[in-house]
Amino acid sequence: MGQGAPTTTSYALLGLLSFDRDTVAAGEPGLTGYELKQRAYNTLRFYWVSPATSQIYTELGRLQRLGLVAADVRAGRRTTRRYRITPDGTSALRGWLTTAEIEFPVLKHPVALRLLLGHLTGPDEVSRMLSDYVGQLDQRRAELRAVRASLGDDPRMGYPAMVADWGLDYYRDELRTVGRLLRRLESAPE
Amino acid sequence: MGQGAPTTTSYALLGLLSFDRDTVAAGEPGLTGYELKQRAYNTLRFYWVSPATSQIYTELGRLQRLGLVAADVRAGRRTTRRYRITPDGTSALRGWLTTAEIEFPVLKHPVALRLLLGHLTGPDEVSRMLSDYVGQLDQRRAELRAVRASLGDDPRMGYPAMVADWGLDYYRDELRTVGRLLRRLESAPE
DNA sequence: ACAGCCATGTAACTCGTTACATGATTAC
DNA sequence: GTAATCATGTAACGAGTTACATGGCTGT
Repeated sequence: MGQGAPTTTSYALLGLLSFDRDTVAAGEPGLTGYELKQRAYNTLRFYWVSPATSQIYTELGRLQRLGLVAADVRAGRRTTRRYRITPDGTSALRGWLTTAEIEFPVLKHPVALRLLLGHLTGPDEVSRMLSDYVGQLDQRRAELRAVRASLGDDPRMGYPAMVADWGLDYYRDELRTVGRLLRRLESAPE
Repeated sequence: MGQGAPTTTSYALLGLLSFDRDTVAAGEPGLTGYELKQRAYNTLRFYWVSPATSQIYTELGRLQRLGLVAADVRAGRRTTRRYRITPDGTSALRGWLTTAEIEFPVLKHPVALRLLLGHLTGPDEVSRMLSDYVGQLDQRRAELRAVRASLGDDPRMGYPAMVADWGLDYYRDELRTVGRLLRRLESAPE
């Protein structure tokens, strides 16, 4: 990895850097890999992926080689690098957004997979599993609520807020659907 | 691949073979790799993955080496193999279902990712993209409806039917949410 | 002094994909 | 006869992960 063309994840990370275009232009420094990792954790995690730390650094290296990001290197006892998107990076990102094909979302849902195989475990085990899932969903939703709250109504964060609200709707609907499934399992003449 | 321990996808495929336990015990042959691929396309695709054909054969080879499936080899001009789950395979699958940790679902949502970066393209482009997505969602839903209909109310297919209904609810809710987002974009004082 | 966070990177490995290669059988 | 579908497999590659390695800075 790190060779060749950017992937969707590369563009996703580049996109996270694009939110600092203005503040960086006004003289503020960019983000360290560490900080970018945290931003990815707070946003991308809910509807894309949360790349491993090591991958963040690899991707930043690739984007830099391609001229899509630039780094402020601060040599000290320990060298730290702050990355910002370049004008080339912004155009590349815009080009990708407008021309690349948009794939249909992919869901990897271990809970649904286990429900499919319910005939091997029986309704009690399945109910237990779904109840566990409800607990996890509640927690996830609380995490996303906190993220959403941190965005406030800052108009510059309008799109991120929409995405967060989308996610919150999704978790609410999923909880509702799982609740229906649990009731259906109870009343099933198994 | 094909070495070492089964992955979640291995168990998913093994699980698909588990639906034929009874008919196979009654003397019917198992499934070819080709047929298993189709079954995966009709079920797993909607909430797990649709493995490449080449991977199906690789996984079957691994499961066989592990003794979790057995093959009826029919040598002819062309050798064909029909696979069925073994008793060991059934216990391994049950063991996995009851003891392996259940991960939280992962969503890879390119549409949400693009919405996040709407500040780079503007509300018109974002609306166009979301409308495209609505069309794709409609189509996907129609495909899953057909799968659901093919399950009928056969009690042996009760769990697969629940999973399909779950998916249909998800598509319905997603369409609703995207509709709301489209209206929000229209009325936004961007 | 010690914990916890900030910060960076390499190496080995796994999962899964695409590309390639082959050929039989069935329906028109 | 020819197109579509049935059927099987290998090789090369890519994207991302975990494990490993290192060390500074900050608060208690």
